[in-house]
Amino acid sequence: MDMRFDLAQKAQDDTALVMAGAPSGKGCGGQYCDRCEVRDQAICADLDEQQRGALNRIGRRVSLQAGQTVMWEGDSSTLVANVIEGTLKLSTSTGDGREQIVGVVYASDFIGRPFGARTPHSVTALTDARLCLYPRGAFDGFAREHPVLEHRLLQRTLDDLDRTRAWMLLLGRKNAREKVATLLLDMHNRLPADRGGVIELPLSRQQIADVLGLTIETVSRQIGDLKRMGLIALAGRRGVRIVDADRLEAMAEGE
Amino acid sequence: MDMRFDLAQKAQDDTALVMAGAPSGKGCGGQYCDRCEVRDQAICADLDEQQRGALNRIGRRVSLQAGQTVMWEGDSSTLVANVIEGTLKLSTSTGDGREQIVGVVYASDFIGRPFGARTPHSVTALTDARLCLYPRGAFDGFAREHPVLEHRLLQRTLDDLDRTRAWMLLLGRKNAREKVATLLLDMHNRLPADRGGVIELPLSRQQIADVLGLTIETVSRQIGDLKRMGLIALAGRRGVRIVDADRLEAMAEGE
DNA sequence: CGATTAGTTGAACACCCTCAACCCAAGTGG
DNA sequence: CCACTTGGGTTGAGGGTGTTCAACTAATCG
Repeated sequence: MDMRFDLAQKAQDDTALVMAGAPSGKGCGGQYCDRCEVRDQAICADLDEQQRGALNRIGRRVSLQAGQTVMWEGDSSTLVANVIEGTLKLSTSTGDGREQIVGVVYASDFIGRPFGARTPHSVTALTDARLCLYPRGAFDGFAREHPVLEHRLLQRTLDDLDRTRAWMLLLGRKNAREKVATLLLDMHNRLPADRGGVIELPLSRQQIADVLGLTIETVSRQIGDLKRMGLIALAGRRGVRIVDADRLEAMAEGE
Repeated sequence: MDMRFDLAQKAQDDTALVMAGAPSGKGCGGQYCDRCEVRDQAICADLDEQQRGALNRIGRRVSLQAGQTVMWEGDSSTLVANVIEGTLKLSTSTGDGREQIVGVVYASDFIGRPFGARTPHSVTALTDARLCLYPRGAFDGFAREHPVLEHRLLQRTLDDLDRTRAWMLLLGRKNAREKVATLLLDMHNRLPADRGGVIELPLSRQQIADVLGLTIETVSRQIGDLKRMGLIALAGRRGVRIVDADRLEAMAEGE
């Protein structure tokens, strides 16, 4: 079997989403939100105490293991969620199995398709992750009653759209060298580095290829070239340190 | 000079946007909206009489000629608009002039970047067009005060995001044949056909190439092939008739 | 330690790009 | 009316970038 599909093993059923700690909701008045790591960045940030309690009551926390898929492309949209911790990919495929990763989401991002019938892409955990999960109907209702939440969601969606369109330029018009350089810089900006300046990529080589519209071999060669040119240094399979950011930026723009 | 840039001649200044008919706004209480062709599809559809009047007061109607650019990538975002009539392209470019069309908008679509500092892509009229134009500050304020409008805008933005992500699969993973077939089917679904079943493409060959991440020659060859295979028929430069939709669909999916 | 999975490297090929010539339709002006 | 131009589109030949297929190496894990 093609290893590309390994990460996409179908979760047996919904109960495979493990509850983290005690069940939330049920009159606990936002106790999870109070100590939530992302409450000031996520879409719930502008809610007041009471509203957050109400939202909390319709949601629940779940833990995901790396590789687990939360939503499937084309399925009816029944869930939405905030990402509390971890990194996930959004992906679509052609009928014959070619995959394209259409987004990578991090802590405090929002996933799922509110106000729509179908989930347009699959959502799969790249690392272990924790979500704050809401059933669609309840979330949609809550959102419609709370314009501050909808406004935040709108802002986030507009930002997503901008970023997605910028990525189209990469997919349509950049060559392999430029694509890889752009991705490394993008990850560098989004992920925390250790004190040595090394970032841990949340993506395998195959997944990098699926983000960039390339093959794994091309990605491997380009990364090797960048290393040989002294623009980056590698630390194990997933570790990367940007050595010469300026020259890497130049690569990314094709100069 | 490279002909690719012809369509992007910079409008001399803002006053180049010609007012259509008498000036709107100024206490006319939504008279333009009353006879607006897109009022039931655009984001203002759910506003009541009075709200529409208020919105009308902050906007104005402008006419565009094919080729005119309304907004420039990277400029500070000062305008948003509804498209009343016509087709426009959204595009970004690399530093060295490679262009990618990141969206094509039609009547009743919304353009511009509300709630954000910069316009992430240029907007250029492909055909003559009419817009209902709002200054950013006033529009943002109105939207925040009218959740029904924001909700419509959110729905539209979510749809745009879905469509954009679907296009990423095309850009990253489809070959030239599949790309061209997909575009023709997409246009077929979005544009009105005459009684002979012929649709008038709003895009030149170069623009098709810029949507698909190809070169003009490749587009021309692929269209020629599809014609020779009897899947489509051509009528002049811009006219296309889908002869065998099923086989074209199969082409589009790579079967 | 072998077994397994992820990543690298090489050689040959294919697809699409590049560059160039050419065609065609629609002006324009003598 | 015809020669000439101009812009968009087509066609051809050749080459390069990235893919494909295969073998190999490096990490990880029992």
